[in-house]
Amino acid sequence: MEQAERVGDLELSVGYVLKQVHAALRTAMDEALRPLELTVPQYACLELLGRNPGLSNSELARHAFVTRQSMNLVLRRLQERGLLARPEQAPQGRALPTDLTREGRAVLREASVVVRAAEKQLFSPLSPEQQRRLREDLAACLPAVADQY
Amino acid sequence: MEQAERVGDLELSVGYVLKQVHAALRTAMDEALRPLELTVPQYACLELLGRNPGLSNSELARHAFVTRQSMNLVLRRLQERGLLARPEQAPQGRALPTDLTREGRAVLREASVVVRAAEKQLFSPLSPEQQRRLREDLAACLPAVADQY
DNA sequence: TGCTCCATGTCAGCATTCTGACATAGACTC
DNA sequence: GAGTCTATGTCAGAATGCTGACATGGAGCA
Repeated sequence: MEQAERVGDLELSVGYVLKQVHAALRTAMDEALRPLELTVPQYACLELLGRNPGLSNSELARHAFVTRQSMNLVLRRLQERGLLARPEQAPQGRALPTDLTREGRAVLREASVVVRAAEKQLFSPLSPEQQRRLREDLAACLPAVADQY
Repeated sequence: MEQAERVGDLELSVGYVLKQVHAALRTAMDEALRPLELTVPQYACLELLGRNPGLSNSELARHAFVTRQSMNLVLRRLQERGLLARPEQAPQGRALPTDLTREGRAVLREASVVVRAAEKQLFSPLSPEQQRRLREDLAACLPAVADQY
């Protein structure tokens, strides 16, 4: 059984384990958000806007680690659902400042709760100190972010 | 600048940073594999088969952390490219044991080199000890895997 | 003023990913 | 033998992700 489920020494690779944990987190979030009919990318978008009203499509994409093309479609769907609003004309330049609607904020409140619970559970085997260290180690791999601390 | 690029206290969330590092790793792998006209999922598949010949579609999916439906399409594409082969009939039950072709093994050899380099670079800010610890902390969040160590 | 550059938004096409669904092989039980 | 259960492979549809491409606003420079 264990032999059949092992994939050689891949488990010794940080990248492989990272992918595995990420997939687990993603799955947990998917399941938590499903009752709200929200996908993870949609939730991420709402969360970012909840914290930073007025972000543009491109800014949202950068903070969600996807391309602006991908984010454009996510925004469109959310806008159709009335969870966020964008002006038809850019107030300056080309950027369209995006804001949550009242309904969007309400949905975000619920989503945040379940997502935090899912995240908390996934990392629960680690002590608060271990979690902090894990976060720091991960952040250290990101030069741009590391410079901000 | 720093203010405009911050997204509140999201950077304090392990989940957020995990997603960020994962995205960075994914991007680095994408770029490394592009000259070989391989996508990350395709590479993952080749790597798994290189280490464990004869895995079925479902087994590959499990080890790649995707659904068997997703893996089916990846396998189909790779098979069309002649990089792997599957019997038309299942020798027993329904599982189709999959194997790399000679060309598949050749492509995998090249791919492995560039992927390892990309991975090594991403985690290079961490010492070997830190990398080991990072891997262990991440693995600890996966109950099933943790039990195997 | 015209040109260049950068950033933005959007469209298009392909790959991947998921869920839902269906069919089938084989083991097990009555 | 029939029914149940589990695992497998595959199809279908929607969402997301990427790259490539195009159009546009605005800043900067000669």
